Amino acid sequence: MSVTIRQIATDLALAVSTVSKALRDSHEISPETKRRVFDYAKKLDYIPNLYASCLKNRKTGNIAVVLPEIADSFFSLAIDGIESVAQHKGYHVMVYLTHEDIRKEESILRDFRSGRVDGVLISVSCGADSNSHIHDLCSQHIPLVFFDRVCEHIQASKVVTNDFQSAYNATEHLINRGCNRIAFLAMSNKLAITNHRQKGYEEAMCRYDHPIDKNSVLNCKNDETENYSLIEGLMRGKDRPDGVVGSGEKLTTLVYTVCNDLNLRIPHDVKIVGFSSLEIASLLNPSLTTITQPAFDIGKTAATLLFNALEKKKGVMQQESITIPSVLFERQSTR
Amino acid sequence: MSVTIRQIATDLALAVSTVSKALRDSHEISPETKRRVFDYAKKLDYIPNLYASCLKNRKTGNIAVVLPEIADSFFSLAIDGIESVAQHKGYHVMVYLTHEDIRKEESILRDFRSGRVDGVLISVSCGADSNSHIHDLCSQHIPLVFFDRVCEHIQASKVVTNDFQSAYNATEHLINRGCNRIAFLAMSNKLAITNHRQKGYEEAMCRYDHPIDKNSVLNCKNDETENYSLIEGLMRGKDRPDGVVGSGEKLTTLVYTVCNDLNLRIPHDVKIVGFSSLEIASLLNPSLTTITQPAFDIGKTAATLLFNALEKKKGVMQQESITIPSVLFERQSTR
DNA sequence: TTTATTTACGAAACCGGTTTCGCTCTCAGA
DNA sequence: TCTGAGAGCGAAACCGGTTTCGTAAATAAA
Repeated sequence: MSVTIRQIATDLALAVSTVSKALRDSHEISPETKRRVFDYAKKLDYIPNLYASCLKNRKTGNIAVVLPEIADSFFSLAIDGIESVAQHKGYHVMVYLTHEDIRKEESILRDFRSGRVDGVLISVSCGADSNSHIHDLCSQHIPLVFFDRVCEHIQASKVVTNDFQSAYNATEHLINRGCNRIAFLAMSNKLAITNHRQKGYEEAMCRYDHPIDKNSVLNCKNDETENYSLIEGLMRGKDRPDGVVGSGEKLTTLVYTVCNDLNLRIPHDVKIVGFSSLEIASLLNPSLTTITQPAFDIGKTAATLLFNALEKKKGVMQQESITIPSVLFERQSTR
Repeated sequence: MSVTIRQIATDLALAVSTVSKALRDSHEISPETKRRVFDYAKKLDYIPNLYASCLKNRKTGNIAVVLPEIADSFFSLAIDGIESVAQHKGYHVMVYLTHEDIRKEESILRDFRSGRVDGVLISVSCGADSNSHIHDLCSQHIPLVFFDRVCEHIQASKVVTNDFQSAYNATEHLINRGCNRIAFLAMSNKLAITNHRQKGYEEAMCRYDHPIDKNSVLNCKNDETENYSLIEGLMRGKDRPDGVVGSGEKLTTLVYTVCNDLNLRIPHDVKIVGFSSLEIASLLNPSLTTITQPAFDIGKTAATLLFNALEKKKGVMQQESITIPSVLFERQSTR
């Protein structure tokens, strides 16, 4: 059995409350008594029971990070950023993966109402028609910050990148490189992030008088195999695009795979630019032009917002929206 | 204020204990009473306070995953595997990054003694001269399972891949491809995993009568820039290797970068094989021959072992050591 | 009919801290 | 000398569940 505060109290012939106060360095306790308690606690290697404190204080020091997947450079870097702030602030990070399954996301958020975590960072999953599960959580006064994949209709702090402008720039870049038929690979059209990127793409196409037909935008799914078929179909069509904007990392690398399999040459036959935080984009064959999201910073910023909210006593969660720009790195795939 | 069990008891004119038992479906309570309690609890949207239960049950349902970094395909896939089992079993995953800093690792493990987590999965950091912090944790009877980077001198369950054999195979593969001067890029030589891989390399070299001199093994550090210089030095030397075995993902991709910068052609000037779980290895320029570790399975297996230990009442943690083999995928970098 | 057992529930202890409140004693100011 | 403030500490309530134990009534066994 581990040593408790009562043990110390008994051994030192003090009251439990005195020991508690001494350990918390209360002004009510004399230096002499504090020293005795500290020394004895140290000697016994006293470790306070975390859950007793939690129960009383209603604070756990845990935060949750809820995201679609982790084997993705953006999300793993975001966690890296989140963890760095958390560790510095003395918070603990719980990771939950939804794998784009809205049911999982719901059950994960529902569990948070038990008080397991003090706050939540979330990048929502694709299949969300309803946001009620997020609303429910907010109504429990559990601070929540969105990052990257946000819900636009929910009032909460949000940290995103400049999706519209980045997609615009990427599309413009392809146009400047001589592309005429540019395709946009969209992740779930239920995601705000996808819509913004698509809008940026469309705006650029429009601006440069490039036509957009119903084949210009490829709505991808949450299944790698299915997406392969979709992209393969696109690249096999007789009006095959000569430029592709990938709105997600997986989609972008998939285009590479399809092109390899179809013996299409990048950038000769088709130029490719994709949203990605892949550090080794420059090592790809050919090196990939990326819209590199500040993944680490997004995570770090979102976490900082959350901690600010948590540490604000009268927690009237103010809603900040922060945008951290992405950077277009031109490489061989659009040369 | 959230609704408590006492609230329900008062409203239904029952004892607190009766409500508690009813909610836990105890046989002591009549079906009729249970129904009343269930219905009313549902109506009030009763959510049990997690920390009150934790305090009593001495179980939190949380496990910790401690690892050097997360922006690495092996580790992110391992977490993926861990999380999948955890979610299925109803456990919650806390992630801690050490960034190869032994001090951080120590303070992280020390915190676990507060009971924040029921068990620990760990892939140790490089700079460990001492294992006392891990011993300390084990002596608190907190189940611990090593994965990938294990401590050999500590008795605990371990899940690894066949590091020796994989390195042997990789080296043999290079030899079969005609390499004569094969270099081995070692991560910290304080890691068992590095030593095993190096031994496998040496065994193969020895077996095929290839000399190993003091320049054959490059001991890398924990700093990207420094490693770049080290590898650059290696590749600039007049006895430049014609084959390289990278014992870590970051080291392997770094060789690519160095070769690019020095205009060395892969595989013509130097052939490269590396330990990696990178899914896009085949998209690199040239595609990378990998020793692909079963990262997801390693995580999954380690988590399963941990949960078995946690669910065994009389937890005499039996020490299983499981080895899941890696697979050599031959690609262009060693063609 | 008497005794033993089961059923259904309540009172209270318990987990291990935190916090409130009250008491005693000392010392300064009047 | 009397009053008031403050220092130092203890008793007990409290956080919100869980569990033990006791008891009354109902049922079964003798």
